[in-house]
Amino acid sequence: MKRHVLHQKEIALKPTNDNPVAIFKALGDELRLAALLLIRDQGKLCVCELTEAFEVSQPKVSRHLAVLRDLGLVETERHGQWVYYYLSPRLPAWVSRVLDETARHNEALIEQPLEQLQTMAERPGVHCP
Amino acid sequence: MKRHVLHQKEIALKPTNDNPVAIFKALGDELRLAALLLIRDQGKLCVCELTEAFEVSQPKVSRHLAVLRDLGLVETERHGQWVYYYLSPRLPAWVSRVLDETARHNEALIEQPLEQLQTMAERPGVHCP
DNA sequence: ATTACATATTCGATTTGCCATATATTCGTT
DNA sequence: AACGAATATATGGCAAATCGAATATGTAAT
Repeated sequence: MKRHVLHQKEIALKPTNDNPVAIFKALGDELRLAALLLIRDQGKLCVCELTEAFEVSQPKVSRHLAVLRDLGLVETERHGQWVYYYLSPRLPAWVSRVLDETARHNEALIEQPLEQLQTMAERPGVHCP
Repeated sequence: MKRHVLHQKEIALKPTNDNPVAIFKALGDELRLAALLLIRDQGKLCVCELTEAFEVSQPKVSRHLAVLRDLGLVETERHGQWVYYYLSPRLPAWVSRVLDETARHNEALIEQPLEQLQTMAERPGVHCP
């Protein structure tokens, strides 16, 4: 039951993982790659927005985001009841460029989720301090 | 038993696959990624060279190369008894750049296989026409 | 026959999806 | 303030699917 606390600690201690094999493995999943690109495109997104954008179950989104977070590709920020995911500002430069290339030449990957997101009613706003 | 022939046909007909998810999935394996980068570094390598460079079994190399070839990332050329693998000249530009970035910032991946390759006795020469 | 390469098969391990459930935060009520 | 309901997110458990290694066997070239 203290798993969550431990988890946070691991994240805090562990620097961004730039093992290329692990990174490519993470990108080698449709939902993870598209979610990462959508987050990259939108800046910050919470789990419920991603759930609607991709029309998949909430646990599924949560699990896949956890993979990206454990790798250090994204980080999280809680605002009230929402947890926002955003690209890690500590991404190795080569990973950023890989994402740039991938995004630029694969816009189709997030096209439909993007529409879905825009038609989403009641998107929670970010309540920044 | 005509599987091989069929296989060759499929390759010939199928243009380079640039599905990013499939590509990242292929790169998300230590041996496949390192082999691809070593091939990229060396221009052309046959299966037996890769087998020695990575000190793994020949079927293992062959199977993983088949994944890369089915995706259109590498192509093959037979010279006598040897089959040489080389980067597909039809790689989408964004994939080339992803490989460039990955190679430039992950030289460690092929460092040891490269040494192993250089100490390899009797490397078959390419007998080009 | 020998060397080089490809593939089929089998099997154990890892991964994935889904359901139910646990935790965290907010809000409304009292 | 304490309580409970509602919403958002995370995770544990289990069955199904996928993956990977190893061995054996098949094909091609010399």
